[in-house]
Amino acid sequence: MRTSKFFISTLKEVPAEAEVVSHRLMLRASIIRRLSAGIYTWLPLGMRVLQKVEAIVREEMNRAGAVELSMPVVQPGELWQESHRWQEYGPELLRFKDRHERDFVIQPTSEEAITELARAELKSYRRLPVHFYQIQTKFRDERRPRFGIMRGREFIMKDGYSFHADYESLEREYRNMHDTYTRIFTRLGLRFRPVAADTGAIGGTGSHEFHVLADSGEDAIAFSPQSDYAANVELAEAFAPSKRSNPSEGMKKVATPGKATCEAVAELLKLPLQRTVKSVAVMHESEFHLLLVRGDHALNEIKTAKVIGTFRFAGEKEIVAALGCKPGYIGPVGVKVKLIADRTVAAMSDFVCGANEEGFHLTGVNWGRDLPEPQVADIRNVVAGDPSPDGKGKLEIARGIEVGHIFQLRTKYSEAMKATFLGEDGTARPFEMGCYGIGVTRIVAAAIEQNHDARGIVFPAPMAPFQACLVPIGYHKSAQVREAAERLYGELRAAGIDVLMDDRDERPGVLFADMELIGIPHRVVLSERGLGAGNAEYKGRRDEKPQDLPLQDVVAFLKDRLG
RNA sequence: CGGGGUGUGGCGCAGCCUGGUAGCGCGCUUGCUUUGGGAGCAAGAUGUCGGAGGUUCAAAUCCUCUCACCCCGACCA
Repeated sequence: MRTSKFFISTLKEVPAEAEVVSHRLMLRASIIRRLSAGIYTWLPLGMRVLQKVEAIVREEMNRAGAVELSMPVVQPGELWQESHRWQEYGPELLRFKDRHERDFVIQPTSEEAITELARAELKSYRRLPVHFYQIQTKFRDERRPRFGIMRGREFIMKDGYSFHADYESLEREYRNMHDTYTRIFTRLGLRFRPVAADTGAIGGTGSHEFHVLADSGEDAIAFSPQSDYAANVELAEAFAPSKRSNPSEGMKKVATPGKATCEAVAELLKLPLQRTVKSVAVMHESEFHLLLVRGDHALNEIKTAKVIGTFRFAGEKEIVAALGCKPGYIGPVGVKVKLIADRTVAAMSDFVCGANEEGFHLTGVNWGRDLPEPQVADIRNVVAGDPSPDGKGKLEIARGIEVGHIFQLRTKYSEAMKATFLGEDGTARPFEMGCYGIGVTRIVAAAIEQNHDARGIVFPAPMAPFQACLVPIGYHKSAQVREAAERLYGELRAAGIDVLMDDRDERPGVLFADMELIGIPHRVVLSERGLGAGNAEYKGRRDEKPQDLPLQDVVAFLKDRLG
C-alpha cells in the first residue's frame, strides 16, 4: 500500500474529548473518529488492525472446532421476553418498535437467537456437542460510555455459544476455550492473565475473565506469583485468621473530637490502623445492617450482596435513627442492629471502634465480653500481602482490562426457552450451554494502553496495521531514490510483506513522526545519502537508533524479523 | 441516574466577569525558498459564537429554557 492511495489523517493536537492514552492515540493516529457518545467510525487504518485481530480470533476458534455463523443485530423482543431478559436486562438493552409497533432489540449478546436456532435444529443428542460463534456488532446503551472504544456503546464482539448433552461435555469445551483464549491472546502479543471471576448478570456457574495487564485497567486482579492462582478482586477470597488472641485490655471510652475516620483515630491514639474497626451502615430493603471491616481494609460490595442481598449505603438520617449517633463515631457495641463482621475482624481482640457518641471511640473492645459474637463472613477486598487462598505465596494486586470472558451457562437459557433435545434414552432434556466472549474492538484499545511510548503507539506485530513501512526521503525530488524505492517496494510485496510505502511529498520529520505514531513495527529508510553507499537504513519501532543495512539484504532481513 | 464541567472556523484555545459588530496557534489553499526528525517567508479561504426564546439602541458576552459532549461514582467484551 502507498500512503498516497491510503488514508492517513493524523493529528498533532488531541481533541479535548480524550482523556486516556489509548483514546488519545487512536484519535491522533486516525484509527477512529467519534460519531456520537460511545459510537465510533473505524478509519481505514483502524480497520486493518481490527481485521488482523479478527483473523487470529477466527483462526483459533476454527482450530478449536467452533463453527462460524452470523445472527441478526436486530432481534424480536418476543425472544427476549421468553428468556426473561426483556425485564432483567435494564436500560442497557436498546429497544425500539418497527412500523407495525412490534418490539425489537439491538443485540447486546445473542443467547436468545442462538437458543432459538438450537431448539429448532438440534433435536438429537447425535448432533451434540456443537459450538457456534460469530464476530459481529453489539450494542449496549451504557450509562456512561467512556475511554473511547474501551467502553463504547457499539462494539465488535466475538461471541460463541456451545451446546452439550451433559455437564462433562460442557466442562471439556470450557477447558478447550480456556486454552483457545490463552492461545489467542498469546498470538496477539499481549501480556494477559486469566482470572477466576464473578458470574455477574448472565448467571451460570464457572466463569473466567481474561485481562490484559495495564496500569490504567478498570479491574483489580489478585494473583499469587508463587502459583497459578488469579482472581478478580471482586471474587478473591480474603484470608481468614484462624484464632483470636485473648483480651489483655479493658474496654475504655476515649475522647476523639473531630476524628471521624479510622486513620485519624489511629493517628491520635498512636495505634496501628490494623487495630481499628470500621463500621459501615447499609440498608437491605428496610433493614439496617452494620458491617465491620478492619480499619485498613475496604468493603467488598459484591461479596456483601451475596451475604445480605442487594443493599445500599445508609443515609445519615437512617444512621442516627438506628444508632442515635452521627456517622464517624458509630460502632457495634451496645447496639440492637444486625452485625456482620469480616472474618479478620471476628479474629481481632483489643480493638478500637466508634462509641456511638459524637467525639468518642472505644478502645480495648473484645468479642464475647463487650459485645455478642457477630455473624461472620468474608466481606472485604483482598489486599496485597494477604496469603493466597490456595496456600501458596502472598497475593499481589495488578490492574487489568477485561478482553475475554468464558461462562458455563448450564441450562439457564435452554430451560427458560424450552430448548431440549432427545437423549439416548428417548427423553427430552434441556441443553447444557456455555458462552464465550472476546471484545475485539476493546482488544485494540487494551493493546495500545499496554504498548505505547512518547512517540505514539507501539503495536504488537501481529495486530499492526502494516508489518513494515518504507520511507523514501526525497521521493519526489530524486529519481535515484524514487527508482530504488519502487524497486524495493515491489520486492517486499513479492516477498509477501504487508508494507506501507510513505510516498507523500512531506519533509522527513513528518513521515517519521507519522509512521511512529501509528505504530508500525519495522521501518526501512531510503535516501540519496544511503543509496550512494549501497545502503538502506533499518529501525525497529522500539529501537533507540537506526542501523545501516546493505540494500540487497533488506528483504531477507525483514523476512527474518517477521518470523 | 446523581454530582462537576465544556460548547467560539477542520483541531486546540483566547475573548464572556465589566455588552459596542470575533481573534490566536495548528491545519487547509496558492507561490517562492527549504528537504534526515512535525520547515521559512508571502498572500489567501474558512464562523448561523451548540439551539430556541428573552433583556437591550446594541448580545459570543446578561437572563430563561433546551440540546450535545466530556470528567468523577453503582457494570461489562
